[in-house]
Amino acid sequence: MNFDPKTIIQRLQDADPQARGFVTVQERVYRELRTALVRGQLAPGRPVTLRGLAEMLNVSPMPVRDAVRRLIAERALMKLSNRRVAVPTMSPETFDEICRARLALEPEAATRALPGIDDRRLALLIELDKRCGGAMESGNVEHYMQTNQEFHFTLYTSVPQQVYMSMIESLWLQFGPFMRTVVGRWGTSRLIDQHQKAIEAIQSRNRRVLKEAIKTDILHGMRIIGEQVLNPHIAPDRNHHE
Amino acid sequence: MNFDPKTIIQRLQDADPQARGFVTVQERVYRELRTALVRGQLAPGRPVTLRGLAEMLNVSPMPVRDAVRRLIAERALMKLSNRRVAVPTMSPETFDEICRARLALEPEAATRALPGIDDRRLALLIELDKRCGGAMESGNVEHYMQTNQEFHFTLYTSVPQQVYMSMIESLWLQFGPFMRTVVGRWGTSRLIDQHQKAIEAIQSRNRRVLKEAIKTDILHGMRIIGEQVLNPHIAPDRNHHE
DNA sequence: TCCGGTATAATGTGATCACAAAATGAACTT
DNA sequence: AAGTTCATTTTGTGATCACATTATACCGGA
Repeated sequence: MNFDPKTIIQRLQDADPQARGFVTVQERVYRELRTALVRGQLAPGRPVTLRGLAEMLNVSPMPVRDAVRRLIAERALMKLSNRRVAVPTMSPETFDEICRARLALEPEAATRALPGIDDRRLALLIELDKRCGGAMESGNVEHYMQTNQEFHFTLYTSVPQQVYMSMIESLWLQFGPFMRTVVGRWGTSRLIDQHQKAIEAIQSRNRRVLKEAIKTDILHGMRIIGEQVLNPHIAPDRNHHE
Repeated sequence: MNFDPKTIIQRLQDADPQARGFVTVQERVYRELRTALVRGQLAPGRPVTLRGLAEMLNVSPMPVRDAVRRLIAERALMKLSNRRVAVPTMSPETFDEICRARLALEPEAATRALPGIDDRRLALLIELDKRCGGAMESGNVEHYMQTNQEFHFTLYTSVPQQVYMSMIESLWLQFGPFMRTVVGRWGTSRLIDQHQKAIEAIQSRNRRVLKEAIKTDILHGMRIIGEQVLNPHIAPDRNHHE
């Protein structure tokens, strides 16, 4: 055992990676870009430059390069004709694909996670649903989107399933930039809280009902985004750089 | 102007992008690593170093770094505890996840592709099936695996669907390294050619039958790999580096 | 005013270097 | 002889530079 002061501190930091912030710079950059994308802070079609992002985030271009490449691999950013990188634009076909992929993966992921949901996790889900419902009532779209994501991801990760989660995260990243188009055109009245149904299914350990609840929840949520994204007279102007 | 011999060679290669086959070095490295992984030329658990790969492929560590990061994002390589990179090992849980994910995505991808299959594509599929059948009869596992992949990917890409394809490619990359464990323990007798059934379904434009054919084809194919991978007394020793 | 060509600037890619962390192996202690 | 400590080597990460390619701005001629 090494009792170097430095080593001890290192050990403490390793014990709680969150406390240190992030392990590497590129990881920090990756997460910052990621959240910026999900929150719609980067407009679709907008060109992205390594040096520009580096300056914006006060880091050297190198970690940005790594983070951007990773996001490209996850389809959260797209490479244009030659070399240039941009925030992806959405087409009706792609949106349809994402919806179908979510429907194919997430209900399955939910039922797979069912055995891993203990009382503590269930309480957390109920809490998140309550917050999500509050956001719906108050019409706070951004808050709704965030708590909705937390609800889904908390549910799916009740059991470790890395293969599913990496694909699902990629899908959420892909439609993330378009959630902000929903702001201001928000009909809460049409939204029926499917989370409640999901929670009841969890409590009664009913896989079939859980699957159905997640399925309809996805359909409802995506319809809100899809209506905005896919109507040409509403959608924001797309800068087709290719 | 730099007259390093290495730089000059690089310049000559850059002069004719077509001859080199790929636009960038990292793309070439990426594909080489990718095929090496799929063909099981890199043993699971084996540690992978940037400088080592760079020397092996006669390139600088830089493009290797990019390619490796991309493969990590696609779950074709894994990052160990601290920094180090390795070929992933397979656990029964992960294998189960991959199977289920394939079953969730690929039958759907097939039926989505159905309207895009014209006569030319159908002829190609029939040709690939014939080759695949030949490989089965002759017991050539590697050839079977390759033509089987070509058949599936040709089918799915009959219609452009990038979202699905990137996820499916990632899945194939993940179980690719374990296909070679099948060699030598190959019971062709149990394999019934589901491709034939799929082709008939395509000809009659029957989505339900096509879905079912792909589903059973996946189940059969994965069972062959799974039996080898998941039986501890048969599976190769795993170097759990973490 | 509009178009086409040229010069300038900006960008991604690849190479090389510096450095801290980790792995490896040798020497040493018990 | 087995475990521990220390020195050396190796590795990933980040920074900086060179360069070819692409984009942008400018300008002259119709």
